[in-house]
Amino acid sequence: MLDIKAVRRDPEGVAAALATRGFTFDVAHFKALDARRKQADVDSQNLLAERKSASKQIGQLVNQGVSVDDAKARVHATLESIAAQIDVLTEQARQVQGELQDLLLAVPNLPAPDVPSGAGENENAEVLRWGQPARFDFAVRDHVALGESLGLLDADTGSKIAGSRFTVMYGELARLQRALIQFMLDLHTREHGYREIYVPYIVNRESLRGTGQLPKFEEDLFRLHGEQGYYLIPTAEVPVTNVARERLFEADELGAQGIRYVCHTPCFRSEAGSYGRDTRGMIRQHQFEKVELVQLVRPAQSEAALEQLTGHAEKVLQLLDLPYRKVVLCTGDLGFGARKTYDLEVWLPGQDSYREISSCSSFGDYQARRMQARWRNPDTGKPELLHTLNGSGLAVGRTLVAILENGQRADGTVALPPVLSAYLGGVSTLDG
RNA sequence: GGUGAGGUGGCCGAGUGGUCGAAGGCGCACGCCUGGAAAGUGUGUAUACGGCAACGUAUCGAGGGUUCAAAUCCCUCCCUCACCGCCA
Repeated sequence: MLDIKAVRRDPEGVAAALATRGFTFDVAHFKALDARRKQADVDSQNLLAERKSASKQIGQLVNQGVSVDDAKARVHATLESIAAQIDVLTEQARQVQGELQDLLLAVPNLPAPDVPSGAGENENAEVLRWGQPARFDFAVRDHVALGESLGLLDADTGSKIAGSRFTVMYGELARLQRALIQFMLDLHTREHGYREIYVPYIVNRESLRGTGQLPKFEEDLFRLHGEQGYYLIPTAEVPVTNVARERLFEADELGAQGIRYVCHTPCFRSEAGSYGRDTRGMIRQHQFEKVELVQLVRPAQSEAALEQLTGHAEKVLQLLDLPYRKVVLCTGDLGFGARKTYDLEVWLPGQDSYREISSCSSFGDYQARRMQARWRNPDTGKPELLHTLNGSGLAVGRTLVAILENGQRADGTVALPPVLSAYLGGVSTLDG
């Protein structure tokens, strides 16, 4: 959520910044609503103040021995006419406040100043390329062909059990997925200073509102039946970031570099609106595994933290020897709550292109304001909003795809990255 | 699922209808004391919104209700703890 004070101060500037990401902010509507809110506040508060002082006087009289009825009579008969008005006006004020709140909850974050402007993904800016895409002297196969011919991947059974966009994996491929998760968790906890955390895979509406999935993106989520308002998590970002919701951290709890959590979870996405996209294979599934990095930091640190966090995700690709490129998203391609985002795109020979495998974003205080995640700044002694960041480190399903396609050999077997050897009991090849 | 006890400020904890945003303590900040520290001691110390300010309003798990007036009484819900039942 944007800071309403900042919006008031410069609504036109906010609108201009939002326009760069393709969001239309109706300044006139905001101003009118805010003016109504203020008037409603003042009106209801005046009446409340009147009632309060009258009640106080009655209390004083009663304490002096005056009977309650006499005290009421003495203070004011008008109290009764006020009562009805108070109900009307406070309800009015509440309603306008709610409207303003709803408006603000639906406004995306402002892009960071250094984010390139652009309309969509075609205008994202490549920052770097790492590694050389291998040249194959045989007909390249995609991960589906490889996995199925090895008897390790089974889309038909997945769709029989659940439906389209579900997959079954067997044997060494299933094990490879487990190994990757283990490898990533170990790397981030041992080398990058993250604390492992285990969280619920089902969350409530408040958590989803905190990180920004609600109210706008309900259709992307799987909702559970029942009155609780439960949803399956679309990413570990939701439960892990919400650890900080409605919390006030002391400076020493944050440590020198803020709080860093690494978390493996399955992720569940409805993929509504992506009909026909990536229907083949494991690129776009309703259920996939991901290792997520989340940081809660002091505002002054968040810019550097995004660079570091992205580097932590890159390290995984480098150790797995997977060629990738790093892209900074332009204003038009930024996610709802993001202020700045790096996408890491891994080379997929089967698609002859780079495909997103990690998205690393900093949110500034946008999520923290929604969540009321704060820390006490020792310099001011006051609670201030934290900054939040997260990134995939990495999306495990897509890592599996990349390993299959980049490691393939002419005979249809797959060479596995040596760093995983210890996690695979010495297995270095997928051969079914 | 049943029964019982609870949910109050950064934390602990008083407060069962009136001048209570809330005693006291801890923590924290600034002073005094000290050669320096500890101990002791004094003062201050919630958040949000509105206002240049004085100040006003709201907030005692959430939502409704009673009342001139609710942290306090009533109803519903959520959560925590204890015991019982069931169970991976």
